Amino acid sequence: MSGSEERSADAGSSRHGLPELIAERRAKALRLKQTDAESFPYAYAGTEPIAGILDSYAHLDSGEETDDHHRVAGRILARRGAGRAAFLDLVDRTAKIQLHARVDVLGEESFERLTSLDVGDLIGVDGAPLRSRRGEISLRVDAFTVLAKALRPPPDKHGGLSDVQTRYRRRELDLMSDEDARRLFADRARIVSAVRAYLDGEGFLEVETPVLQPLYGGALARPFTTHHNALERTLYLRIATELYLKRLLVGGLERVYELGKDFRNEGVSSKHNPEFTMVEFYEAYADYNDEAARLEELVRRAGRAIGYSGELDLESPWRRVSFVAAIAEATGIDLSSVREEDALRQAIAERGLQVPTDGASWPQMADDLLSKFVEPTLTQPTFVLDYPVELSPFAREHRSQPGLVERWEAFAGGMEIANAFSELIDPDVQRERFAAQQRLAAEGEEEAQPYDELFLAALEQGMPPAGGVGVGIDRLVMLLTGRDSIREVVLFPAMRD
RNA sequence: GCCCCGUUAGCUCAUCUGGUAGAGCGCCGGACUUUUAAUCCGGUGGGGCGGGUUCGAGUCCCGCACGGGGCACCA
Repeated sequence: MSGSEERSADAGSSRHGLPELIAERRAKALRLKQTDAESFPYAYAGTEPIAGILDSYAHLDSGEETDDHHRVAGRILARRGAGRAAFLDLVDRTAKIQLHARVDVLGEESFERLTSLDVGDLIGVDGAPLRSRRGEISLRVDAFTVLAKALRPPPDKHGGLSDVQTRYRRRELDLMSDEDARRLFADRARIVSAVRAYLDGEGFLEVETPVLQPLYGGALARPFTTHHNALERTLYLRIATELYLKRLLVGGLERVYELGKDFRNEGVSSKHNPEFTMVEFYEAYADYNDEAARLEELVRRAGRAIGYSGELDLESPWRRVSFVAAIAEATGIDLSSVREEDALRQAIAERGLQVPTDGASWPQMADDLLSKFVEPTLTQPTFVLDYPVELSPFAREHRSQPGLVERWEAFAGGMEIANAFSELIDPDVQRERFAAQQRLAAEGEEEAQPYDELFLAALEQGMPPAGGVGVGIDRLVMLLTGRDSIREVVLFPAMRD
């Protein structure tokens, strides 16, 4: 990217284009190095957050000054000259404060050095709090140190950046020019922290399992493939953590979770990034009903952590609807009485529903009906329960309804945010499910689940009955912060080169 | 992979039918000791890339790149 900028720089013959701006700023930096030995230090100790100063001096009356001493550091956002005095806005990670520079305080030389700084430069300031005649808490600059020079101009000081391409590719510019962007990623951190705090508090052990896996598994998705040179073997970036975490239950850890990146080699969209953050948690002696209660509590706490006040009702028990009933409601098709592939194909055709039926299997069509006609309508948090077995190779058969498994997916804001099972623990049934997946793979299904003998061996050691959940963190953040694109909540989303 | 839309100055945006491309902010110089989108005076900067049509292309046509939205795929 910088390459093309350099090229256009060479071609340009302008006197005040970007290359000239950079050259001017570079010359200023050089001048500072030569004339001010204190500039560009390796560290700058003793600073305090700007927000704290604003709070502490909120009581000052307009025009009231102090002789207190405070040290802050940050980036210059704006500069307003007034001859023998000047005002600068300084921003740190907590807040913005106005600096009041006066030649009678700083002396000619120092004042000149300060006012010749550029918007975007980083400085440290020793100053005395005051409230200006116009009523703004400010800092009288008694001394300052130039900490770093910005060679490139910052985004527009009022409008900021609105070009989404630049915002995603150069997130640092987005962050430095937009307080909301900074707040969003602080909120994301609080949500992740709340998730961990909840699980830690319930006795779950945070673990780390392999990202590079000899066999991928635990979800139906295409993997990224890579190669280990010394081992001379193919490895896959994980698509899920499920199988390793269940082996830990066999080992007796009983309650475990992992929060980290999964990778799926599939399309990019406003709800899909090729690498995304997932938390999976598993607990022995629990079923999918117990896990539904856990998810409700987890989301409730995440919402509280950022003071959520949107449209979603996070406090009451969420709505629960069965897979079959949800589809019947939305399409009028009762899957429990349309069990045959041809019959379902005909029912879809009769109602003129736009889902592909040519060569599609019963479970594929059923899944399509859910994602096309049900999922987009699920705005308030909702559990859809009890899926066809063919869609869920790791879920345990339903205790009372043949052909179904004990699985739910949680939806909110029209998208899936979590998926859970009463875990399949019977090694022989699991082996049959793998065999069924193998048959699908033989028919050309690219997302079929490969056999995992080590996982089967673990189940043969005896796995306790258990419930497990996977929650998409990025989507949870979208939901709680009201963003409609995953790229907004991922710092550096996947983009073309 | 397919369809639609977009790409003009460092940033945000204009530019009717093809006829020398404008503004605000920024930047450079000057004035100003309480400004806060500071103000005032002067100056400065540009058509994504590659072809084509035309006397003449930011504008019309073709291709490419990147982005946005939708579809397909997918959680």
